[in-house]
Amino acid sequence: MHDWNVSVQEALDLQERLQHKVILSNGFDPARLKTVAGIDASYADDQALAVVCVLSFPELTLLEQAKISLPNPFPYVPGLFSFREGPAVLKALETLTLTPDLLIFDGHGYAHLRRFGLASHIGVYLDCPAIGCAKTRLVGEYAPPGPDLGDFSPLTDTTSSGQETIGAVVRTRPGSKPLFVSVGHKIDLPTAIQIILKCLRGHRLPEPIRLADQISKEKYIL
DNA sequence: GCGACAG
DNA sequence: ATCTTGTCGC
Repeated sequence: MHDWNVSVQEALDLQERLQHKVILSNGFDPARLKTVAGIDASYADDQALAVVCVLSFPELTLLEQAKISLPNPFPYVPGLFSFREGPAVLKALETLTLTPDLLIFDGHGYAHLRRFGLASHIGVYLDCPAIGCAKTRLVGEYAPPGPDLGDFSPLTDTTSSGQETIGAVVRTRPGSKPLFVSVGHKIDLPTAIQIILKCLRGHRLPEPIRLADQISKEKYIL
């Protein structure tokens, strides 16, 4: 679709050109969701290590996992995260036997400076439904969500045309910091929130992400 | 000019 | 993300 070995300026141009391809409505039937994939990565010695965990839904049983590394990742630049993590993630997804119905990323989707975070970029690139799940804020303002599991408040951002809801700040676990959920691609925000809540197993992070996060930190490639 | 800034 | 000891708060 496009080259990933780009300069900072080229990366910015790509985001500007592709951001309009993001679809914020459901491109699938939530009732027929059978498999979800949690995606995360770690970095060490100039190597990016991407991990993909495919789980059944709503049972959340691990069905398959992919773990692959790639050298010389793009540097970390706030707003251009997909160019750092994207290449390794795509390579890991290629080795998958199963084709997950939905991708869940450790990072933002629509809640991005140019509305094109990691989840949106990969979602559009593969034309697959995707959700962004970040542990901290990149852009936008919000009021702390209620204290109970499932409570959430809107994440808004000011644009030339006024205020816009770009995501939701969700209480995924009482007493813990909230999670920043945003649309990646082919899904609407309410549905994304519902699915994330159904992926919780008593932790702050949804099970697919928690698993991928854990495995990516176990520096060992099979 | 001075902060803020996914992982 | 990664590097890292003790320590403040619930």
